[in-house]
Amino acid sequence: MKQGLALRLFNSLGRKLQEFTPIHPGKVGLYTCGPTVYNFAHIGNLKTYIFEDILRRTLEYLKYDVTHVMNVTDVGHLSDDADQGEDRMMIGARKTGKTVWEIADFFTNAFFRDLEHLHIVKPTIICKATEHIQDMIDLIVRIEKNGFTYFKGGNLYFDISKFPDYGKLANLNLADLKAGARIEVDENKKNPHDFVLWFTQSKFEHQAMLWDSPWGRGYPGWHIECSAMSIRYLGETFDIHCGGVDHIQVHHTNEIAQAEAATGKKWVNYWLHGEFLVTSNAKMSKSLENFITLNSLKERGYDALDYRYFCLGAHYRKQQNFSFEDLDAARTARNNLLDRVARLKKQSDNDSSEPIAGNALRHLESFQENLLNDLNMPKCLSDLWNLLKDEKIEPHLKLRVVLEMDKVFGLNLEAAHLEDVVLNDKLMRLLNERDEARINKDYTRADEIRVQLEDEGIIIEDTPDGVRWRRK
RNA sequence: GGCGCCGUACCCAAGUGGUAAGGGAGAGGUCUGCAAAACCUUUAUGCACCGGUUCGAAUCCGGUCGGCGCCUCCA
Repeated sequence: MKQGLALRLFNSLGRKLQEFTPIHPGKVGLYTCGPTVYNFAHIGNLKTYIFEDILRRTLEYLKYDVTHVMNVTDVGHLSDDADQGEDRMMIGARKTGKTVWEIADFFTNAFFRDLEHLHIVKPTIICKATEHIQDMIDLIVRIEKNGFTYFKGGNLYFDISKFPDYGKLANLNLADLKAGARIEVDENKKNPHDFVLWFTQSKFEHQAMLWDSPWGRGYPGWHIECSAMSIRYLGETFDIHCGGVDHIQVHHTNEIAQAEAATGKKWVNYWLHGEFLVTSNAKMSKSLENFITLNSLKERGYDALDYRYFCLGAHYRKQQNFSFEDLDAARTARNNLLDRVARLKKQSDNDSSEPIAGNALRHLESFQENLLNDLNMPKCLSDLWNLLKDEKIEPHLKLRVVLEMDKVFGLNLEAAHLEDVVLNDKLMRLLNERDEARINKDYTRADEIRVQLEDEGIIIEDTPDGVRWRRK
């Protein structure tokens, strides 16, 4: 790593680029909001996990020992404002005839399969909300003891008027909040932005998940799980918390209020938020049902990593437009990339341990600079391409730098290789026949065979070193 | 109403004061029997529009127009 480079990240708390300094030298506590498992993740959701993976890989590239915690929200949540609507898990269960637990399990598995296909490094700790109810209750007790709650209509509420810093992440102020509230207000709330810590009064029938608590049998409010589990695994103050931009105003704002009301300490130092994927100028969302899953991309013939490459093409803090045309461009680019790397492999003798210097070093350092500048992946990709196209660099050296960069890209370039397609006897005979035809200058016959082979999925290329073939 | 994001070539997309990265697509070329692949060259005197600041602005300030998100479960 180039001397004097420091990682700079855009902190949503304060809205500016800041140099990253961990609480404990050499170690990072990272919490990333995970999925609510009542449906498949869509590629918009996955964009955020890809961004977080780049962050995780970057931290590890910088030799930090990262403890990465991700929650799985397998408790049902309301589909609407506080006391209305239906539990999302219940809706899922009703549609499929499964229990809520089976639904949670099924979609949790599907989610982590997606992450695997996207080459997203698995979190150090994955924690399910339903397995941490006691942690949540304990935290709520502390919040209550510190005087931030009130109990009304069967539910325990967080009183935001008791927390002067409320809204600091989202640049909100309490006066505006009252004026701006347009949602039909829960009558029990003193302030429209108060939120429930623990429900005992639910208006759904057949609430499937219930636990005993000091406030009665019920279930936790949504926000409390992240506060409780992150504190459990990362301590009362930790380094980085990530999520999608949609979480800034409510979820993360409420998490901060709860956590800091309980501990009296600053909870998180750096907040990072990924912007949305949009399609023809509308966001992709589960409730709008305009969403595309990773599986459906595969059914259309794309590789999960095509989508990963696509996401790398835009900065994580900018909305990115999705279209199949652009995904095609990403796929072509990635295939070209794999091709180049595969050729490099063929050209390099793998015994090089000489130091990276000259142009190779220049490209690598540029990459590092762009990486540390708030994870500028588009620029990093540009460095990768400039490296690949630089003719002054020896193949083996080039390859080493490529693989070095790929520690962060996570495009699995290591696995790139020229495919050796073994032809069966019939095809081999055709190939030989074509060779003969060409020697005899019977090009009509030769071209005929080329078409024939293409129909079999084999592309023929005549090179100065003889004929070469590959799969279509 | 409040809080935010954005408008750069045919498409995607970097660039936050010093004269427009990269990818895809297109065009021309080298090579080839022809292709393919590869390689080379090429494609924005201009960054929504109008003012302003400055020696200098896509970049800063003000305004206009347009697109999007959050404020209700959501990445």
